Amino acid sequence: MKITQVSKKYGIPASTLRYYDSAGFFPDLKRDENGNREFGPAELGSLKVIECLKKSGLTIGEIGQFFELCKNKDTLGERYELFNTRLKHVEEEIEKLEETKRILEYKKWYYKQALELGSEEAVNKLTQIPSKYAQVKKLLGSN
Amino acid sequence: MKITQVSKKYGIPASTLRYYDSAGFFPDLKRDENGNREFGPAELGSLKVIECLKKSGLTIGEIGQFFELCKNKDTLGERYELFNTRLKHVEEEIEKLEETKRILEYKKWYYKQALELGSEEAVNKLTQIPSKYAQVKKLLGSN
DNA sequence: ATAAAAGTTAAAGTATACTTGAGGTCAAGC
DNA sequence: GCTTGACCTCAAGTATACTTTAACTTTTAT
Repeated sequence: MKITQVSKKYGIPASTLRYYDSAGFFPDLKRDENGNREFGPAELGSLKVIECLKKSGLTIGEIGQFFELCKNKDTLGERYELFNTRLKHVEEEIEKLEETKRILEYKKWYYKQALELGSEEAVNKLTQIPSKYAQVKKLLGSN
Repeated sequence: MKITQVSKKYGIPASTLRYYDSAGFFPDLKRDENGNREFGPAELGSLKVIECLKKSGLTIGEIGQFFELCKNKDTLGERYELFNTRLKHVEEEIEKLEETKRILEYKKWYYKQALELGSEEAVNKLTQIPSKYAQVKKLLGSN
């Protein structure tokens, strides 16, 4: 596959694919007779790993280091540790996003009430509020 | 509370708090007789909202716009829509992170096997792989 | 033959979110 | 009286991840 095809299929700008290549993300990428990049299954699979590692909180430089590790057969332990650390990080991120979600749900409820009752003041005066939201309300104080 | 206390209590650099102030995140922030910022309950609550909106994918500029909206009593509907949109966004983000997590779990398992079996080749030759990982393996191809 | 389409490199530019630095004010302690 | 510490402003600097630009080659269509 040529760079434009990959770009279209994965929704990644060609300039970004070149940038990733320059960062060492495609160690085995081949070129055709004109020097044009030829993306094979290995590179397409790498795109998934790259996306995964980015989402897991690694910088471009750190992802490059991972692909460096992959060149060396006796780094299996380091690579295991890397993914284990990333996994823990992502689990924490998910928990933080769940908390963010609870706050957003509270705010959504809050403004829905404000619209129905006519003002924020009216919502703030409510004595009975769904237990689901009570904790969040406390956290935010006057907000 | 003075800026340094807030900084210590919330682990946010004083420079960042000033930057947030300059972005309009504390519309009602008071100053003492020397012109020093005095953070009250409203501002401390705002910090939670700011963190929430940042996590939900808004830029600093967009969070500033939200605080602008809050100055106007007839923007309750817009604010409701904002939080509703952010909620949907965060739900999608959580789903993406769950997928990221599944890939990381596969990679962790893969390298654990490689360590136990002595090489990546040995793992790639396995015919029986836990069903949990089969889908991910397919997705990644040769990676 | 010539121009458009698709690829290349290297270097400079951009956007976001801070962070740092210079230069200054003010209250408290020695 | 003078230094220290905590605050201030404003402008410039930094880091990350791209993106854009310029200058060039090659293949394909008119």
